[in-house]
Amino acid sequence: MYTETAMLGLDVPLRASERAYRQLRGEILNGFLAPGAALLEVEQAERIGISRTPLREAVARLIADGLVVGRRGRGFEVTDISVDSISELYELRQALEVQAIRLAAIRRDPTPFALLREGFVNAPQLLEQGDVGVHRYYGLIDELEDAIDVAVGNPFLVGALRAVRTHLARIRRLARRNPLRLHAAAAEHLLILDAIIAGDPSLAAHATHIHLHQSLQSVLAAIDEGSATVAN
Amino acid sequence: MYTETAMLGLDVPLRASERAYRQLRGEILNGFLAPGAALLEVEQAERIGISRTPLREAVARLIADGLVVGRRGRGFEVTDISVDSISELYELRQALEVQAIRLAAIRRDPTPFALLREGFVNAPQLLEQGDVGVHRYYGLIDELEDAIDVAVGNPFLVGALRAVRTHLARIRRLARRNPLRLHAAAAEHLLILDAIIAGDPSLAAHATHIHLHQSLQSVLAAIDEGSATVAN
DNA sequence: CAACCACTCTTTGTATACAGAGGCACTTCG
DNA sequence: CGAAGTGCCTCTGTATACAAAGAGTGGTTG
Repeated sequence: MYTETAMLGLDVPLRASERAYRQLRGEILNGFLAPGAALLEVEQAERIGISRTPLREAVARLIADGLVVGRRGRGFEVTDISVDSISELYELRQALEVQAIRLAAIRRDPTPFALLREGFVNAPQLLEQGDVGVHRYYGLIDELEDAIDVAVGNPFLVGALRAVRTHLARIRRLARRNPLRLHAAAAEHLLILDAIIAGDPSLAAHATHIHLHQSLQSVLAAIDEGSATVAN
Repeated sequence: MYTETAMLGLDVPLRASERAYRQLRGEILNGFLAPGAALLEVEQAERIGISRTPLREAVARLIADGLVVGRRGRGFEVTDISVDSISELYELRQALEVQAIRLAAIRRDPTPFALLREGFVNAPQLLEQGDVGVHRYYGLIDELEDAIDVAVGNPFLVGALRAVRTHLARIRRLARRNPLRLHAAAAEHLLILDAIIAGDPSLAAHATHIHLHQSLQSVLAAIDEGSATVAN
């Protein structure tokens, strides 16, 4: 019930291609490798400290993830994020999350969600505690997502959802959320949680629909007003 | 507006890894490589006539597609299809197609759909013409899917949809549809088409929901009754 | 002065050689 | 006779060497 050796501190027995994949993926997600950045094979292979063969395997996986695109003759580059692509991603996200939440509300074991509910009830206080509080709030969201994935129990659906979340992580970076939105989002999550616990798929689906609508509006607004700042 | 050299008869200037990917993918989809079949690198590389390096790249893509899984220490094997996984795939399919159809109904240029409608009106006669007719009917469905993809205009959503269709192709192989179902399906497609042309996203979504429900029931029934035959 | 052609350099695509890990069978001991 | 340990062998994982293709640049010619 554990993935690789993730539970332990052991990262030594990891394949080189796996290390390269995780490192590059992380660097793309946290913005170290910015959209449009060129990836030269030899350059990246030397930087990571491996040869070109496992690096190519890592890049191939990144292409499959949609984080990297191959340029015709001139290597690869990190995919960029347009405002259009954000709206498009949310169209996919909505379809997947509404379905996932609906199924979770039907199939869930209520216990983990009841536990999570406690956390979201206390979210407003958490969000008053500065960056650490916000960080712990995001931790709650991760737990909620994991609980939903377990409740859904559908590898295809969960896999598609994880792919969407990968892209969302990049978007969050360029749209710092404001405190008001975080409080509102916490309330929305609480409603979703209640619907899941109550076993009400219809309510859960509608609440998710609303939540994602608000989320997208917030992200687009944040990018719009901060575009000059983000442009750096 | 053409992909690679697909339009021409030229397959010479294709990369070895690309050739290997297409060949293996095709062989998995058409059943030549059955679920559970082991893929040995040297063996497959020799068979296709390339070295191990591009073959590994091809296998990596197949793993990303979910058509192949890596066994801990002993190579790779073709993923198998359980009845459970079919229902799970349909849960994902429903979420994606309902969303896609809804958006298509909103954004469509009516012209190509009106053209397709002619084809589906004549579908019943087509289905009386034996295998060639059935084959042409499937061609119509492909055209419909392409038209929807264009109308949706969302790379994320369309990409997810294409991934689902890949797995569906394998499922169709082990569930020969009966003529009655094909006639009913054609009628359902006609309703969806009318809703798209009318620009009625709600009707289109509901019609798609029903269509997929019936489709899944038909597939599960076909597998149930034919299990002894399929087992061969 | 501009346009076209050729050459070179960079970078990817492919093959092969080598090393390490895991499994299976055989043998040996209890 | 059964079980456990050891050794071999196969297969993957990685590195490196080589080939080919594309792009950019410079020169030459009209």
